[in-house]
Amino acid sequence: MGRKEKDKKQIEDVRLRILEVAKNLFLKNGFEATSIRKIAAEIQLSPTTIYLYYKDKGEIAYTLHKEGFKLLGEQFFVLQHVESGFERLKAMGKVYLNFAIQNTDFYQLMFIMKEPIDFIADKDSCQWEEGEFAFGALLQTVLDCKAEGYFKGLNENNVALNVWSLVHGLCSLKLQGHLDHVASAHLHVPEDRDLLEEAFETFVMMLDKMK
Amino acid sequence: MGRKEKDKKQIEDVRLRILEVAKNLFLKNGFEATSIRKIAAEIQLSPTTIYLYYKDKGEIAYTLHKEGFKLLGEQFFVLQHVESGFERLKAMGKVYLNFAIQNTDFYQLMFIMKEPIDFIADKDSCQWEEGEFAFGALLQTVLDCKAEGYFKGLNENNVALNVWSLVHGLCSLKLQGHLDHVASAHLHVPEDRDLLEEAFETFVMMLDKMK
DNA sequence: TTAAAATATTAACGGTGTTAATTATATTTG
DNA sequence: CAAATATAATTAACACCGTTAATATTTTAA
Repeated sequence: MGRKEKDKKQIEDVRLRILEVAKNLFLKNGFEATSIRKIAAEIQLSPTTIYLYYKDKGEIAYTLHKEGFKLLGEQFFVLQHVESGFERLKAMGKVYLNFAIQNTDFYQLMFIMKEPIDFIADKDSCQWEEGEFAFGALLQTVLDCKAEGYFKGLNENNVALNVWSLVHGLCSLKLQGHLDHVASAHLHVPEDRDLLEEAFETFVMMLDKMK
Repeated sequence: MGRKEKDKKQIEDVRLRILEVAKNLFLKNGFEATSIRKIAAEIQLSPTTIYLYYKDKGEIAYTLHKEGFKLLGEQFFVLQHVESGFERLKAMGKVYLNFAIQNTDFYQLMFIMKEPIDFIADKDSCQWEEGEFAFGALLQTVLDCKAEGYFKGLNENNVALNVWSLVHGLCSLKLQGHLDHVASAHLHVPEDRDLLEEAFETFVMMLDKMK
């Protein structure tokens, strides 16, 4: 009995080990360059064994995807203690930018790669708390801003979507190299991420006038 | 002599035919699903022959990438006749959204996929007019808005970057499925692209107050 | 101890981008 | 015109990829 449970645990450990190795390889080499075969080799397992633990590569990606959302969610969570809605909104933007820059591969997986709809569709029990939380927190913050007199006459959903789109747009353009590209031609490009922060601060200045 | 030139032209035609087939396959099945082999099969050519005309798959992608920018650039070009800077800015945003929705694969190639830096780096003669033009037009429009009294005290580069980031963020989130995903949970999702246009109109309302 | 279930492996399918070596086809030169 | 050369296209091959089916091994239950 005791031994049985111990083995069960070791079996579950394999599942986690696969994910861990997948994550490391992925964070080191990117998602495209991380193959089932390489994961298996690293863990000294046959490639096909992976399929006993994960349906396919997409499921591994999706599991990591969820992990990323949990990570970002935690960073958002601590901001709930910021009383002022507007201050919180600013902080959320900066946290988001920071997260994207410092976890480029996670960000890629979470927001840039196409959603693996197969798994998203399997949200029977409304699984997917992590992602929802992040946007929910943003929405609530926008509502708090409205209570503080901001965004009068504007729909809160649209405002939240605007904020998200703007920071995501900045991150996405930066991470995919488009910013360095166009920017280097027209804008004199400052320190890597300062460009993003500076742009966001301009946005904040605009929001600030929306009182 | 005459025949020689004719043959040269036929050779050049192969080059164009490859690109045409690549584009069709790509627009039909997406970039990932479009392989050198499939292109070659469609054109009744050996796969390796492709490599006599294009260095690798990336070069084909880059050529199409440029074509997409030319397409978008043309749509921007006609807007130069809109006198009011602010009206032009609004129009540019809508054109951009429209372009992304109606040419999803081109948009993917142009703005979502990673830049093929190998080719970008080869812009010795500052090749890359197409892309530069688009951002240049935006920047000029922002400057015109400033002349009309908008965006006082804000850096024009940052404002332009903000506008671009916002519309790109909307398109990117939409095309990659993230919007349907989160939106369907929090926002009651309207007609596909109306969600984007509605969000953009909210942004415009915000900009409008920036006078 | 033996039957059944869980775990892991090998072999294989059909695909990918790309390179090297080889053949066929034009073009130029002797 | 014929031979030599350059160009164009091909076949064969390499080293990968995700994934499935059939098989072997190990662990659990009766």
